[in-house]
Amino acid sequence: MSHDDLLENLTDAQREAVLHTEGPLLVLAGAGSGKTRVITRRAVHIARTVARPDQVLAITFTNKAAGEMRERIWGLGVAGRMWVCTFHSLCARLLREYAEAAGLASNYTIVDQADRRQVLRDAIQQCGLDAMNWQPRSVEVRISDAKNRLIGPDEFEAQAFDYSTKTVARIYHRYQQLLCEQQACDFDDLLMRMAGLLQCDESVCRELSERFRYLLIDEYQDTNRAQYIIASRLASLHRNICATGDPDQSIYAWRGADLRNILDFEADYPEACVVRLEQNFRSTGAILSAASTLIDHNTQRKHKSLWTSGDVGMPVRVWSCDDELMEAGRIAEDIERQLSDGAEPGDIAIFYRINALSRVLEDALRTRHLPYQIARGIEFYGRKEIKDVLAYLRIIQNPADETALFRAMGAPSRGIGKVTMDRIRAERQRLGGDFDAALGKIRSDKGAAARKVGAFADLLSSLRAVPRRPVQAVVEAVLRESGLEKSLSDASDIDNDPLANVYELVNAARQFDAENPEGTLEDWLQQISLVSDADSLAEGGAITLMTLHTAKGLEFPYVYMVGLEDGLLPHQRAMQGDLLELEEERRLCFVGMTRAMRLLTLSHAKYRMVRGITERTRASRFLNELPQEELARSIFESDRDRSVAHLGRTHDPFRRMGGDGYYPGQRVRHDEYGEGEVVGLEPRGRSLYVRIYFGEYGERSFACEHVSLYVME
DNA sequence: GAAGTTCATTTTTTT
DNA sequence: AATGAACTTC
Repeated sequence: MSHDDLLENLTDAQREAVLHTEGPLLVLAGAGSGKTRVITRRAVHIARTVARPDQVLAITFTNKAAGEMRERIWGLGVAGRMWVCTFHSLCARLLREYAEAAGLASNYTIVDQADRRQVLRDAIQQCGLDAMNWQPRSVEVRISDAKNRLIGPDEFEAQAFDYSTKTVARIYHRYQQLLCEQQACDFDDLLMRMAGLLQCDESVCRELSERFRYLLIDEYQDTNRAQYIIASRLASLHRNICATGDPDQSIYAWRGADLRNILDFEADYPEACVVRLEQNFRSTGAILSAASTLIDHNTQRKHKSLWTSGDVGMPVRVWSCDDELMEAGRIAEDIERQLSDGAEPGDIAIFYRINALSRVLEDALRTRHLPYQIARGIEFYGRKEIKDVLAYLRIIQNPADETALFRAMGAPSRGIGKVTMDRIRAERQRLGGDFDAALGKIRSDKGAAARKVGAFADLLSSLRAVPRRPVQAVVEAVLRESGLEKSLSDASDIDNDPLANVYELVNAARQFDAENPEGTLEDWLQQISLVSDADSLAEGGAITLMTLHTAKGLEFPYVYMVGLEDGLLPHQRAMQGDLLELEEERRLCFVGMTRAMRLLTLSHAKYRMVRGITERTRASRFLNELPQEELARSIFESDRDRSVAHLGRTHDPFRRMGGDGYYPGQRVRHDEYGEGEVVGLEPRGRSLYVRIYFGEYGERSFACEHVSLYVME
């Protein structure tokens, strides 16, 4: 492609951004304004004219975005290797390279959310605190929050004045110590340690800011304090930093993103050039108008208008359904219609606020044999059998990884229990260092436990002897020699097939080997510990289901958004919070709407079952903030049969009694167990249960809120 | 030490 | 509704 071709089909503003090379640049890019095209071409332009590709660092929000950008750049003829990654993968990589300066072992483990929660539990317990009073979940948020603001345990403690904060400081200290002992970092540590390194180590900072002469950072409105420091330190020498983003699409304040980073860019870099992209090339006029009207309701906002020269197109549809089943059904039917009118499955997406809403939609699509994919890469790696295999790989790589060691020891179970594990832990504590010495010590004891530990230690050394690449061979060796493969094949049945999942992992390893001829086990483990939901999405071929957060940065001709109800979107939690939280929900809604190119459908249900309880809902306030006269509203009501069935399930006053409607001795009939007699009512957790004696089935209890019983005369 | 059972909780969004 | 943790029993 010639130089002129790089500038083809660009507006003046876009062209200005592409051609700007020296000095700071801020691109304020509205939704659908061709931002990706601009930053890709700009990167290529730089690589062609002023720098080697490996002197350019582009930071994207997800690995998938990074991969696509890398591909496009490559497609535009840049041969060398440009750095394209996420903040987390950049830090993970640099921390290995500069492990010593960062005070880490270069083979450190990255712990995922579940592991982190467990370590935190241990920390709370070791501080002599009760997990009931010190909920891991909330402590986790406070620690994470501190880390995002670059506040380490010491500083946190220094700033703690009330009892609660002081206690969290103790837990924070302990938690960091536990991570440190096993040479582990959580996600926040990656950022915090890298930022700390760049701040405190002049020579590292100089070296890296020399290396990356040109810096591009996408989604700058969603950077937190740690990321901001990393970016500004890396840009400190050359000041060639290009930030792109859109304050209206800031949706990660809850994890520390600070809008000031983008709003103050011009103050940080007074010489900055600012380019505004406000022409939208993605959506129809109707979609754009609806989205703009909505976002105008945000008070904390610099006014900005998006415009399009395209057609008005079809009106935005707003659907009212009875319940979530009907909502899913209507959407599935409508999708069938669009498909028969020529749409491709890959053109269609369904968004929801919370993952829990996906199930009904999946069912509706599956029963109609419509191909769909769901953005949940994380879930795969969260499966027990997958985590078991990964535990072996982690302990091979990092002999200090306690979580991995004990997990691997117990899967498949080899008769090593809690007592022995406690002894191993104590022994390691006594000897210091990693677990190899501790295992060696225990195996020299007498008795069955020592023999089992010895066998496990032998297994470990045999696995460590396997070359670290190709990765596929390592995974296969683990499966074979650990006995996992055998135990899983025994455990597999019709609707749960862990072995198949494990083979899927082998497959992923093979793919990694093919794509990374030099890649080692360490590299692979790092890569998969940083996968995000969006990364698993394939291009085309299937209808795509995902959360609104995951949808950021994507576009689809047909978009359905479900659950536009107060409490869901805006989420309950945000409605209880301050105005800023509510406005973030509005931006989230805006982000979802602006993903749509041709046809946007928003729906809500009058009743919705969440966590086993059906509740009456209220349509989202955001629906009232749309330009009513431009919408196409439909109200779907069930036919008589459906209505009866529906009422029968939850709302018929004769069938759905409150807890006090049942009394001991009462005769009732249950759909599955037949006739029975109420034994009693009992509160359990937050709900009331009714216990019923069914004769041959014995006693059963059900949540009053959910069970449907016929009261006999 | 392991397997099965009961009980309790779920409070969003994600790297 | 569904999952995981604690408890009990073998």
